[in-house]
Amino acid sequence: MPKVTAEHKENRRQAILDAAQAVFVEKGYQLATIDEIAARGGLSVGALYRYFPTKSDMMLTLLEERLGRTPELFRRLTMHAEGAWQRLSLCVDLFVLALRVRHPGTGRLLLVAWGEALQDRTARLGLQRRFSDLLGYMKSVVEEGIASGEFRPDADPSALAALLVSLADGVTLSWSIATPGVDVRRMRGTVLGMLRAYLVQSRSGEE
Amino acid sequence: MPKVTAEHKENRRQAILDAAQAVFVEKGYQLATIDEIAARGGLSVGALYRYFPTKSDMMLTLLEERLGRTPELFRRLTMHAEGAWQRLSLCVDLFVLALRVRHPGTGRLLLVAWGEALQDRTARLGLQRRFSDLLGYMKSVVEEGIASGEFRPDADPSALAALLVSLADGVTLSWSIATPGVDVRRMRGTVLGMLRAYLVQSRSGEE
DNA sequence: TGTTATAATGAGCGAGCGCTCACTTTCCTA
DNA sequence: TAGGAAAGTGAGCGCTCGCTCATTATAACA
Repeated sequence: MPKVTAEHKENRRQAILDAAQAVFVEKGYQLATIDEIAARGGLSVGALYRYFPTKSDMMLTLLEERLGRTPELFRRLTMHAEGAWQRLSLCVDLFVLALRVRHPGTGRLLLVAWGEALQDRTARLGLQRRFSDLLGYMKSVVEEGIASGEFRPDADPSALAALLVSLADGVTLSWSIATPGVDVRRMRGTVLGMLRAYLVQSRSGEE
Repeated sequence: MPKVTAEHKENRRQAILDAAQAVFVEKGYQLATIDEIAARGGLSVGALYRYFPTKSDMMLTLLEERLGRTPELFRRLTMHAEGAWQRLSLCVDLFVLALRVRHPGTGRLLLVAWGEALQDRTARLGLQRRFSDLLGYMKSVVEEGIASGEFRPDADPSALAALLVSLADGVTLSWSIATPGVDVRRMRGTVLGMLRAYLVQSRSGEE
């Protein structure tokens, strides 16, 4: 097939990324073989190298295109919430939904990426950026709540944001390993209860 | 050296485990080579195999002996606390201390173990057990607080415990990757504030 | 339909790694 | 101090895997 449409090339690229993600998630980065990725992507090893220069590059692309866009996604999907508290609880719900329904394989990909980040500087920078972006967003939500008087004024937006993002990562982790005894729905209730108790200023005599 | 003391053998064994941990933490499990572990342990490849049958076995031993004992350690070190709240906050402080001072390399080892758990069933079981044990302990602390009237009676011990353990794992993770903008000490303050606000029954007119 | 540029193929190269085993060294015992 | 048992050595075997490249197949165009 010579001189093929740009659409065809993009489809192939995505098919390769799908295959790579599947194999990475199943075997981990190091044990994933190019042969298997090629086979699952429906093309030969040689053809695969017309799309990605190295195996490492496939991982980094996945990190950028499928993990790195989380912060932007959260920002967009919580845009229309009214008030900081609604936005904050929507974040929690979006996370739970993503974990349980929308992107169940992404958690494992994240874990694989973390493992590689110990060696691969670029992967580490990518994950740090993802973390920082998420942190920045959560921080802005808390700051908004403080400014509007919804939240207690002495809350530490930076620490609270780091806490929430770390919690999300930790839950993703135990979820990936399928640890028994973790009921995400009940955890949702508890975390919202804690946030409300700590953060929300009760205008006297409500609720 | 023939017929050598049991102490000598144990020293060697620990030296090998130290070396293995160092190399695993530095390179990750798959990229860590037996040659390097042997070199750092101060013996030859052949000798190393008199102590551990496989590379995988070194990892599993580390998981069992250096990661799996965390629950027991927490249980012991918080034994003398008076009351559930004191015990709970002591747990938080112990975690922060361990992360920052006592065992800074252990976090990375945990991350490596997690990555391997995706493939290695035994490693997965080991980590699940560790998680379950930690969960069980935290759960018992919360239950103690509810029973004594210190904590709000409608708290969900299981969900709260899962939340705290997941949070600890998440913080360990971001700490391992050295994510900037994470101030563990300020996070400690915030998490204690949240727990107190949510959990502790304010006997009317105290504090 | 003949031409051409490009996509696709897959056997094989070269390097690396876990593990073995024939051999050497060292300490304990009698 | 001679003998033996156990500790230690390290070159190399067998295998895997990322990546290449000479070759083939194919879609667009004249």
